[in-house]
Amino acid sequence: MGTSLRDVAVLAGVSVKTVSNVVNGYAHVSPATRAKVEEALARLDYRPNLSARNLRQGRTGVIALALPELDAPYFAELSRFVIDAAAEQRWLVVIEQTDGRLERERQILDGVRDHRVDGLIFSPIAIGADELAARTDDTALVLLGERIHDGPADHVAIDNVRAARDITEHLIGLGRTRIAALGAQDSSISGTAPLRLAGYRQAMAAHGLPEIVATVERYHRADGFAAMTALLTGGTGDAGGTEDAGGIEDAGGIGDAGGVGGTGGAGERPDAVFCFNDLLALGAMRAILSSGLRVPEDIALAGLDDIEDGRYSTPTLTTVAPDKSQLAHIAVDLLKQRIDGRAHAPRELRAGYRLMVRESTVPPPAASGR
Amino acid sequence: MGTSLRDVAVLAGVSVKTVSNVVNGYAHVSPATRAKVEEALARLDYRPNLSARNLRQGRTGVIALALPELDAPYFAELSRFVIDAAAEQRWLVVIEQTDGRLERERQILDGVRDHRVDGLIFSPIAIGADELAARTDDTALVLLGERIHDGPADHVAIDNVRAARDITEHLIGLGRTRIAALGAQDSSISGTAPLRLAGYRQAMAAHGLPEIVATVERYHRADGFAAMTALLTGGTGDAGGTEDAGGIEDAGGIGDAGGVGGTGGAGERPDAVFCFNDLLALGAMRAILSSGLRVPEDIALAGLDDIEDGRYSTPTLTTVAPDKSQLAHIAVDLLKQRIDGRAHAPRELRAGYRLMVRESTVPPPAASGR
DNA sequence: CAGCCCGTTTACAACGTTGGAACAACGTTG
DNA sequence: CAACGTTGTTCCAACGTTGTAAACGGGCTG
Repeated sequence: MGTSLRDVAVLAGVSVKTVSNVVNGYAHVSPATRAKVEEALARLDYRPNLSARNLRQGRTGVIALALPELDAPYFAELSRFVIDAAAEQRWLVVIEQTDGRLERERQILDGVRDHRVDGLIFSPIAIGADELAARTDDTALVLLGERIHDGPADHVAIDNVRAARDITEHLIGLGRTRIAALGAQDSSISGTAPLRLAGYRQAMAAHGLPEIVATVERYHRADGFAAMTALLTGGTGDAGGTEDAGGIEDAGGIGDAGGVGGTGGAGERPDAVFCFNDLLALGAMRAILSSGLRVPEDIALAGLDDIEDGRYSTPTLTTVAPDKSQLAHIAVDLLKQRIDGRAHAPRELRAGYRLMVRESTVPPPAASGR
Repeated sequence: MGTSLRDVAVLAGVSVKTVSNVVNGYAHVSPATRAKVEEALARLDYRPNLSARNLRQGRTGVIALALPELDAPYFAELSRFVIDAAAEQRWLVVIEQTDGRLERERQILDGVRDHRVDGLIFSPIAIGADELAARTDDTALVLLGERIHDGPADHVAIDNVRAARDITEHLIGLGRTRIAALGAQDSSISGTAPLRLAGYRQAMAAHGLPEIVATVERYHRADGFAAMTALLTGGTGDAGGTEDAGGIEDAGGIGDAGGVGGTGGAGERPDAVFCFNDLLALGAMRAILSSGLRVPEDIALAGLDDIEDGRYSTPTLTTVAPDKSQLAHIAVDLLKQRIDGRAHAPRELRAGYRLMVRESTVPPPAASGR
């Protein structure tokens, strides 16, 4: 092992505790001893053993961030902000991926107790509110991006219902009338899907427009591609493709995702689509373009998440941009309060968002050619 | 704190060590005692305190993965594989971001020594081979994705020179003659940029074609957009845009990146571009398309990394697909060997790659309409 | 039945750190 | 100059775990 306080103490000719005091900036150390100790510290290039410190103090300085998958751009971008926000507290972040699987989510929630981490920021998909409530563990927990009503834990998210309503209103404001929602889910218990769907419904109802709802199994490009293809061909067939290996070439023909249900007059092609996230929208965009239709002229397209891809696609993607930095900071702050033992009733906090109108709903003045 | 071995021992009426033996599956424990202890363990829902175990054993079971930025899709995808590969060793992974800044890289390399992690998988950009060699620390280290010749540490990467040559050959094979390389860097010391440039040069030289090289500062979409715009307008102007907030709207007009140098006849528009990564390619694609030109008819475009975005862009992006899973597994294996103290001379290992030909170089049979 | 072996269990120490009590040195006060 | 407070330093214990060595006890051998 490396050099310990003991080694430094021997070299400096003082006690171990005095060295500890110097290291921790304890006030009452005479300048002379401090100098001696500091020289010894430097000479031996001492580094505290954090395992030992943690054992002693019962803290590890590490938090876990559990999310469905790191290679979904939204989560990658969010992780970046969480890591940065945690760094401000001098915390390290370990990342755990659940793939949205219930079993994994249980395991994460449970595994927190091995004392390796001080707290958990958790973006659940499959697990239900009841199960979360039944948690016996008292490790600090903050939920991110989900809304479990009256949940047992702190929670941060944007106002998904309102955001969905806003963007649907935007599409309506363009004069579109056959506006589809793409991204409803049958299975998801605690997902944001129902919230976004609710927002879409509110807007459609307010204007007396018929609902067209396409469901997907997951939130990948492949699912958006499949569901959009189904919308275009008017059937529930030709869907599937949760597998993304190989990309588009593999999509179509397999699987069972992508049901489409219209309230009235299903069969006519939609003239606008609100996708519940940007990945779905990019998959859908590809499906529209490769069917020979134009975006936005034939079909206006909007997403939600504001991932970077959507700022460079052709056309660029209109979307809702959650304030990811704010989300991360709020989550870390809440967690810090829990860890520090400042117990409150579970809180629901909202982060802001902005509507980003881009070419997929409103073409630039000079239609093409920069 | 939670329940400890001690608590369990008291309940089961045995010594602490016996409980420890049961927990660790030590062979010589009588069935009767084992049963008693196991019941007590279950009743108290015991979880080992890993801080203590680590202190005792000098291992933390945590490794660090340091990379430039998590929100670059290539690194996000790679991280996913590293986390999964580490999980097979029952390791957790903390992620550190360097933003490619030298100071951060130094800090990471140095900070490893606080005993919080057993090893480090490091994807450096700025730091030089000399500095790496001068490292006094002996914590396990594996370099990922860089090639520091005769470096002081284990190293995994694909054969960048050959991959770049292959893809350039592919472009040449299409009959293109004015093929640009986009992604050279002035500053990067240890980056892959020089290797990819070398591969490009080998291929061009072999066919007697003139080189056209565009430099960038970083590897983001904005840089690709700016550099491509410069290539199209034939000047070195209108570049910049390392900042990616706000997307394309902000790119152009600011900054100083994007020099273009041709060996002969610069000024004519290239008919193919090999971008040193997919993000650059996607930025470049957007620049080409919004200038009114077509991909691949007017300009064929290829990238490197095989990020998922390129499988759904319009047109889809021809690229080199490194075997990310293999990269991750090799890195983790090498690290494991180091951590286990099996010392070898530093090793250079290669992961495989595949050329993925897509629409951006070869349009599908039925040019449009699925 | 002494001696021995072997399987099982325990006591002890140690990993490196820090909180708290104890203690020493020193200057101040009455 | 005794009592006292302040400042600086040390000693001890403890965090929870596991390696080592030793103790225990039962069955077998000689």
